[in-house]
Amino acid sequence: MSEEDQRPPERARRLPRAVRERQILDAAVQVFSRHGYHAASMDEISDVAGVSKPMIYTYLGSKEDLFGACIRREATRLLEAIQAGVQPDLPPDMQLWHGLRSFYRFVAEYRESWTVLHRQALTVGGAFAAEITDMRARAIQLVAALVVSAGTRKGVGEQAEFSGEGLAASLVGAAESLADWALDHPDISDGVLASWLMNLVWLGFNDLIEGAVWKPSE
Amino acid sequence: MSEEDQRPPERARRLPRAVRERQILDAAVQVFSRHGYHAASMDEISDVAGVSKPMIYTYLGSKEDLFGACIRREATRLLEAIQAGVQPDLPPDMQLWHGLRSFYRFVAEYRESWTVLHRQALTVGGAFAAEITDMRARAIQLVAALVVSAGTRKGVGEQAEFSGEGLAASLVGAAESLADWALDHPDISDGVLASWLMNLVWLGFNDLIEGAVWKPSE
Amino acid sequence: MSEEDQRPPERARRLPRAVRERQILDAAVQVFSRHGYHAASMDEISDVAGVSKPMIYTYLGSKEDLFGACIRREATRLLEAIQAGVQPDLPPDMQLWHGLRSFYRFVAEYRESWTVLHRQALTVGGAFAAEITDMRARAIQLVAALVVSAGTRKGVGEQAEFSGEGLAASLVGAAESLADWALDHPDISDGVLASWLMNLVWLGFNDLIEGAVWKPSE
Amino acid sequence: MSEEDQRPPERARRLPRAVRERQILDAAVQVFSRHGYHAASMDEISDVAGVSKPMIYTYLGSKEDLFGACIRREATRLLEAIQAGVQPDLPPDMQLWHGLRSFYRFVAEYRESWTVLHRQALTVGGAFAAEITDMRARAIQLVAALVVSAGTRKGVGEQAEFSGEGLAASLVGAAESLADWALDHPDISDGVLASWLMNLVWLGFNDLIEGAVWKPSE
DNA sequence: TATGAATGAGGGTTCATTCAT
DNA sequence: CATGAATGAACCCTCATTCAT
Repeated sequence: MSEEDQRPPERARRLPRAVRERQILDAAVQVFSRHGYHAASMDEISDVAGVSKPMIYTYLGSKEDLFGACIRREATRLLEAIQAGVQPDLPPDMQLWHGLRSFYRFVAEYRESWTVLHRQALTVGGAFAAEITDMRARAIQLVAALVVSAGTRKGVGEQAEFSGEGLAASLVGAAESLADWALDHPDISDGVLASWLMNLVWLGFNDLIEGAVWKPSE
Repeated sequence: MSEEDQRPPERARRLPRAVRERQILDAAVQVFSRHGYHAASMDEISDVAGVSKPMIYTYLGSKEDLFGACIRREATRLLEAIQAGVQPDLPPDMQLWHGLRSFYRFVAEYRESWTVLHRQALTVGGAFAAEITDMRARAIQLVAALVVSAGTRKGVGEQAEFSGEGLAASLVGAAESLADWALDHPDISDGVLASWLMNLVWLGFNDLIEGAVWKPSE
Repeated sequence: MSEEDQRPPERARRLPRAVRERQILDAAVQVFSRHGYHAASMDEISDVAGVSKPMIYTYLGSKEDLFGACIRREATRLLEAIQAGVQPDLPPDMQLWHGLRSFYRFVAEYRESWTVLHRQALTVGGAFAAEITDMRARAIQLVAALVVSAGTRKGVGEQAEFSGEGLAASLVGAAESLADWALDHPDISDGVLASWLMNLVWLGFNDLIEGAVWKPSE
Repeated sequence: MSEEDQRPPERARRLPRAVRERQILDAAVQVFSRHGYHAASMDEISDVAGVSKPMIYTYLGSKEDLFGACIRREATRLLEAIQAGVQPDLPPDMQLWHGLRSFYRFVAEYRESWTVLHRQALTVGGAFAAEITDMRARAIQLVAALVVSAGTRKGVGEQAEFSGEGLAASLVGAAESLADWALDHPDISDGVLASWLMNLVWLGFNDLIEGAVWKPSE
């Protein structure tokens, strides 16, 4: 309103396209994570982004396109965050632990990204579910390949007592579920969360009952 | 559908309220599981139920009420199915295994119930998420109380390396994730699924790598 | 507004479907004829029909469907009106004259029907243009088949100086164009309009210049 | 496009205003003829013209202004083309025939011009319809004045059997309709088309049935 | 001069919900 | 009891038009 604002912060005008796209994606992730795909409205996204609706359509396409762009950006961020935390020259358990720490750090820092990816992406159906499933598969392979491959030792392979694919799905589910739980307990650090999970999947209840405890070796 | 209809079943009239409600809930679960809460339409539900829309509103209330009724009925079914499978006089690992078997049997038999509970219930937000979370908590306590309590031995309690609540969340997540995976692999029996999960959470990767394998003892 | 209206005429409620469909089609023809397909809005149509928009979609489908229904209804009306006027046991020229009279009577009485059919139907493109073209073809065959077939006498067939199809297209165009002109001259009776056209297409300029004049022989 | 561009033709800059206006009008005629007034978008026009949208508004004004400019330019072209073909020192029928040939030659060569004028101009409503009607009137007077005036011989004037204005409207309609038909039959030459029409409007069905045929005398 | 960036306004369509019969 | 008929409200999307560079 006032004519003497040095820089009009109300709504910065005439920004380059890349900046606007980022603004829009940020807003979209926020709104999608709050309401889910169907309940989210383009109006709210445009409001949050500080941009008119036509800009969204011009830059990012339809609602579905926009959602896809969100999913892809956040998935890439997550994978990169995990990859950045893994150190290939450590023993398997420590690699797994570091990967998990990175994962929980990401979830804590980017709650909305995680919510969109984990909870909302599957509700759209069709192409997105497949995309997300793919990324889950890549995530598990990235983090747990070493463990699973170590587990399939000595020609045991797939059998009634053991299945790499099944264990992988279970491990990922456990990690995700703990991440959701951690969203309601922000005081638990990522290192502790990762340790808990290690005690479950590395030692197992049997060892825990016996009094054994897993700790990071370093 | 009923076995003794004498009169033309075009649209049975004057049915007792309880029967009508069951028809409607069955249809709602089916439709909600297919499309999710938001994408499901009351029109489709009334079509599938073979009942006019005003009846749904008269008997079950608003769309949200209807969804809540579905969730509660299916959750009760699930919990009862699991409870029916547990045998309290077995050792802890066998109790866990039997509980898991019951769970996977239920998921295989009532896919739609499981889908509604696991995937669709969380996308509505607000009251339902809490309700579902509650039921998850009760489920984990039901199945894993023995294990967790056994794990919290010797006054260790909650600490960095160990947390009953956190482990419980992880275990439930693992079981659920494997259930989802099993939906795409209907040839895997519930006993095998339960065994896989036992090998993960009872023995842990460390023992698996060492060559140990968990098997049902009975 | 007043509470004592014997019959509420503001918006009759709870009418049977067939009645509503007619109301809607009437309104749609009126609005489409005024603004054309693209400039017409479903809002205005629903206002004119005294019906909410969802009713239109429930009963007649999309805007394009609605337009199609208008076109088909009006075209049927027009064809029936013309057919009703033709008397097969008259000589060819009198048959043509009677058909033309019916045509001009219809156009005068149902201006909007004619406008929709003639001017607006071609602007939608695709399927409708073909449909309209078909109806034009049937109309010309209905009215002028006798004349054209009489014209293609003595094995002349299609050649440089003469073509049944081309003449038909020209005749229809002449009749249509005169109909448009007549819309702005409502004082000219259908009999006169038909006579003018007969003098053009039956006698031709050459005879007219020579002083010949065509008159209905009755 | 221009034959002597030295510099890269990506998007020629600093062109004189007249050239730009021609580019824009060419594009507009093309797009309007394809989609009609309402369905045509300024975006597509600017794309086809290779010019940014603000230029269009600067040079030609609003969409309606632009359409008006198209209509006027193309109508002028058409009238000039017909005028160029008429030779005032021939007998009336030959004058008419030559005028028609010019008309059909123009339609064949400038399909888009013809489409815009004939089909799309009337759908906008209001001022344009009047403008187009005016031009039609001038066209008919230009081509058929001789005939009509010859027809209104011997003080007969306007009467039930005969009307200069009505015949003119009919003749123009016949010529236009045949032009539309010819768009789908490009193998028919303009001379043949003109002859067909002459056989209809000069001789009439009566003479045709009698075996008479009109041929260009020259 | 020429344009990328930006939007107000409106259109088609659907859906949860409720009367009136 | 049971339902066909009806709608307010909202949502996704597009387009003519203009500003600021």
